[in-house]
Amino acid sequence: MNKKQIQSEQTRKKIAEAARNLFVQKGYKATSIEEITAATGSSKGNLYYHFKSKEGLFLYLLDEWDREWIAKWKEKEHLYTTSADKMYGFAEQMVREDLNHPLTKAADEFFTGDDKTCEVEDRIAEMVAEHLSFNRTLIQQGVDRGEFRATDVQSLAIVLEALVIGLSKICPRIDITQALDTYRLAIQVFLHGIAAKPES
Amino acid sequence: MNKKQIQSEQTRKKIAEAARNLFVQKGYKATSIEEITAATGSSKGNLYYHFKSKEGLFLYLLDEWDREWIAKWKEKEHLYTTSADKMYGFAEQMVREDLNHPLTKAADEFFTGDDKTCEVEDRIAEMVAEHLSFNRTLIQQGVDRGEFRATDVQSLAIVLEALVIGLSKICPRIDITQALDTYRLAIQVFLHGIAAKPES
DNA sequence: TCGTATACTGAACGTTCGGTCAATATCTTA
DNA sequence: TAAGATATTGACCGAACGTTCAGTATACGA
Repeated sequence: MNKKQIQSEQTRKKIAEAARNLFVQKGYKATSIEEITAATGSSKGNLYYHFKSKEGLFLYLLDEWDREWIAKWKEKEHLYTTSADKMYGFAEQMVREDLNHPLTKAADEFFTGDDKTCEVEDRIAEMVAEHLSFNRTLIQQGVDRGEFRATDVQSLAIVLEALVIGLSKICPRIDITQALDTYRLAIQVFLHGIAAKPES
Repeated sequence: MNKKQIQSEQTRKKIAEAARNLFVQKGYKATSIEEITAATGSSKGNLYYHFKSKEGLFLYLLDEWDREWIAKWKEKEHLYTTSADKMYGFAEQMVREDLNHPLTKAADEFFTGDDKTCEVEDRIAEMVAEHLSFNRTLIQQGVDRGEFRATDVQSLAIVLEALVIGLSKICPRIDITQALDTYRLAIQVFLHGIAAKPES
């Protein structure tokens, strides 16, 4: 690789990192291109040389994020024996990686934003589908192992996703140890419910 | 009341209603003051005569919304005998009143928006607190009746809130009957869990 | 060494939008 | 009916923001 190409790659990363930090702190809309360039030291035009648009930049970060998340999960997944353990592990990674993760807040804001390109809509749909698929696998494994009873794994995957999304929206207000507790409790409820007697 | 005061009241309502419709359709940010005034037939300045700001207008609508919701709940609450029934009823009202409710999307966007006044922050905190209090009561009743087992009602209230928030974020993509099913399933899971064996 | 592709600059643009204000109309009250 | 309170108008302001582009610098290949 050229000296020039390396340099270029570095600026690209630098921009991405600065953008990531700002999106984390301030959200998507509140972060202006100007601020990002100010944080990198490079110029507006340069950002647009490396990234198609603000949306494109954000989408790039989302991809990066997803890849890292999956990689981290793959690392840990085999450590858990039971499916229930896996669930708690899943919750823990959610808290540790996502709750403080740069992009959670921004992503959420981005998703609910008004001005979405078709490309973005598609990408979002894709990400949701991936999540559901992940959850489905998680639950299905438990069912196969005889740990969980479930007639409709797909619907349960949706419920789990809802739970996780909701938690991520509520928990930023509290500190991490409380968040961990809340997530654990949520998974516990998901597994055992709160009814005094087992279902008839 | 004066003829003038009545007229004034009417314009106020008219503006509120137009704003509500637009916020529903387009979300908070995407709805401009100009559009609202165009929909009412009155002027920009007049809107600012009746409402302090766009935020203020939206806050007013939120209040209205909450009041209506509570009123509707009070109407139905006594129809349910067991606490479990109440839970399902709660879920049903959520779907019927909020899922398609004008302001759900806008409110969500508004909450995650960047430019919040202190006043708004406070109002949001207040609303969250109210919701949690509502949930707490719901769960506590079940505990008192011996239907639910719970050591930490407050935390469970948070988990329930998370579930509801998450569901409301996922379900708009699907039609109402499916949404009802999903909500019911979620409550069922909340009550009974998915583990094969009862908790040790 | 020179031409060229690549990397980078930053001023300027166009647009959007919330909010203001001086002027005006309308109604109330004394 | 005159004075004053109340309601309404809409042109205008200023700031923010994403994006563009004509131009400059730098490193590479020949």
